[in-house]
Amino acid sequence: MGSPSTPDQADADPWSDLLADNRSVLDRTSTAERVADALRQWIIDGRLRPGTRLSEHSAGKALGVSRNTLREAFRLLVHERLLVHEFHRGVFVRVLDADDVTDLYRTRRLLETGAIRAASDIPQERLAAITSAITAAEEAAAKERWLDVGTANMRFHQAITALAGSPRADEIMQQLTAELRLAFHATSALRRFHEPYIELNRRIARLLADGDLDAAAHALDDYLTTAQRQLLDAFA
Amino acid sequence: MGSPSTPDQADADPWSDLLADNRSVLDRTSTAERVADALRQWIIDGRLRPGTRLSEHSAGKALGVSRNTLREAFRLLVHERLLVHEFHRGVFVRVLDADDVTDLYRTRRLLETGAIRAASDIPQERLAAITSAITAAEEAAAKERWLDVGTANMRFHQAITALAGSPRADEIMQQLTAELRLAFHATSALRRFHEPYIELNRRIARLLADGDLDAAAHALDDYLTTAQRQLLDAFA
DNA sequence: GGTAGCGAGTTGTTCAACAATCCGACAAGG
DNA sequence: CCTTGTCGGATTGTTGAACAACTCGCTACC
Repeated sequence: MGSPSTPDQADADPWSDLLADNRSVLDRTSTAERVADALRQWIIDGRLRPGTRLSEHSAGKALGVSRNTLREAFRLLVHERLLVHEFHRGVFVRVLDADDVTDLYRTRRLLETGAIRAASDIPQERLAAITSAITAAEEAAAKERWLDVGTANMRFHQAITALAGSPRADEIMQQLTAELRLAFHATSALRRFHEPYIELNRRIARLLADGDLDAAAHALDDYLTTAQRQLLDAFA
Repeated sequence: MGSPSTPDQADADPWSDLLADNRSVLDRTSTAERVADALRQWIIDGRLRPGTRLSEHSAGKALGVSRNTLREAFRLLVHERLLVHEFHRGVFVRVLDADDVTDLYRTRRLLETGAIRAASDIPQERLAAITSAITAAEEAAAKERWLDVGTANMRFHQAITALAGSPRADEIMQQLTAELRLAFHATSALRRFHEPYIELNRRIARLLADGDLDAAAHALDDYLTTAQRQLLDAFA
């Protein structure tokens, strides 16, 4: 049980790694989870607009699952704040208000700048993940695919958060970015919302590569402040 | 829609406050949520030990709810990481390992020290919430009620997090503390685990009251480091 | 004009059934 | 003795139907 030192078998079994990989394949997700995945994707893609009501009957028929299973999926997304559930009235795609946007940026600032400050030395791979997200954003911008620019931009911020090396922080950040998508769709008019930030991201990455964490944290803080203001302006 | 200035009605309606209170009573929560609340309480109380299997049939019979409703409650708690769900095998009370404890403290450090640094000026009420938690811990310690000391200690850290003024950060912190309870129960032997920290909390509160945020953040950081190490030692 | 009540439609919850899967037991074979 | 194949009971996954509880728009009435 303690240290894995069985006598006749080498410690580094070649197939014990396979086991870990196959587990994710074998571990079939439940129907409710797959339904939740589909709905989540539709929401962050903007196919399901904020405020849309999801009736159990029609949604269940459309997805080919029973009401009970669908309700389980709804619960998951309500917990992620992508749907709101009003008792005896149904579930709706969440509509963010100004307070929500403010709080989302507040929490992001906490996580992202904290992650930068907590990263004493930055491994090469994590820096690579950051710059990779930036170049993806640049390429998408060159093709004027603004939705993809937004996606790449999110990936940049998730890579920043990953500097903390915390699975829980990563998951929290993932939920926050999903929630933010709701706000982006609310301000559908400005497709070029993300563009000006690519250069700022590049600069932050350079500061990180130079090891100037404090400057990077400050730059990110400024970034978030202006982005928040811009998003709030679009709400009025 | 904008500012609430309806002409013929005074802004501060006396019954508008009643509305907010009654809402929590009228807005009956769903059965699944109440079941989840009960299970959550049992878990953080330690009545349901980590590793315990919760069979749908017996648990449903014990709580007097149907299997479907119970499954909805399970989903919620799985999402909160208090239960783990293994496909076709059932749900179990989560068993934390050393990595989990490390990550929990990492995330807490991010949130709590970040909240302190983000708090430019501390409102009186928030400082009061912090000191109130400390005195509660002291009183519980005087009565040697160590479980209550732990609860009050959690409330102290939640009050620290509340300095950020972010509902989302508060909710995240609440989940993290609930998850940490699982670790405390794993180290059931040391009931006096919480006691030495009361004085440290008091010192942090003093630093906050003096407005020395940086020193408070550093003290809290040290606190978390030693607490983490002590908990990890108890795991071996 | 306001209001009380009706009724259709939706959600909340339970129940029963069946398919898919896990787990322990037991037997056969090396 | 250990491994492997097989079987059957028990549990979970998912569905569909049923009924209670509730919301909301409509209508009739004062």
